[in-house]
Amino acid sequence: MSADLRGDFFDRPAPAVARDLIGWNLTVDGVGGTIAETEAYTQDDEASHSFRGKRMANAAMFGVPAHAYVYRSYGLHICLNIVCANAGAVLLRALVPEYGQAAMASRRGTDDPRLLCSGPGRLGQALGIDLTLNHRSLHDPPFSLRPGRPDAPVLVGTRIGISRAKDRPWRFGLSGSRFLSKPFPPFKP
DNA sequence: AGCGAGATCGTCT
DNA sequence: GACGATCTCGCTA
Repeated sequence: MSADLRGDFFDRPAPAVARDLIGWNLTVDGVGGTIAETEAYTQDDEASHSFRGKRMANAAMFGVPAHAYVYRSYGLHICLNIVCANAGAVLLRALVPEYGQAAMASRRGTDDPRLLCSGPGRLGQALGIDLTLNHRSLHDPPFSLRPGRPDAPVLVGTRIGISRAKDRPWRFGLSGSRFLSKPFPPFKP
């Protein structure tokens, strides 16, 4: 895949990128695995950090697509996003732990594979994400981001842990994976 | 299994 | 002064 095609992939609305990112492979300094769960946030989205405009902490969301937006959640957890078009971003919520499991276990303080990087805060800790990675390109070290199977079956649901715009179906998951942060409820009519 | 509280801090009201 | 794109632990059942 050429460099300009990779750039175009992230220069699209966040929901489309979040959907297509399922099954891709992400590592930070060689630690990571297959992306199993994502959520999309857009600028005209009350739940998005970019909704109220550009601030010091969220400036990365208004920057270059395919770069990292890293923020501190609830004062203690570190969460990793990938910037998309129009001040949107994809929150990485869960990985299949495949590479550097010993490093993940050490950082997380547990050997249970389900507790290594299932959940945005756990993922950030397992991969050693910190605020110095904010604004860094996902195409450059320490990151490595590569496409996975294009036909990976994808679950769709509403986003988790937010109080506004709860109805938007912008949560995506790798179908059948046991590494989702929470199950995808069956669609209710 | 499910609920409730505490940790912890920058941003906003 | 309150509130999060969260996680963990302790309690109840």
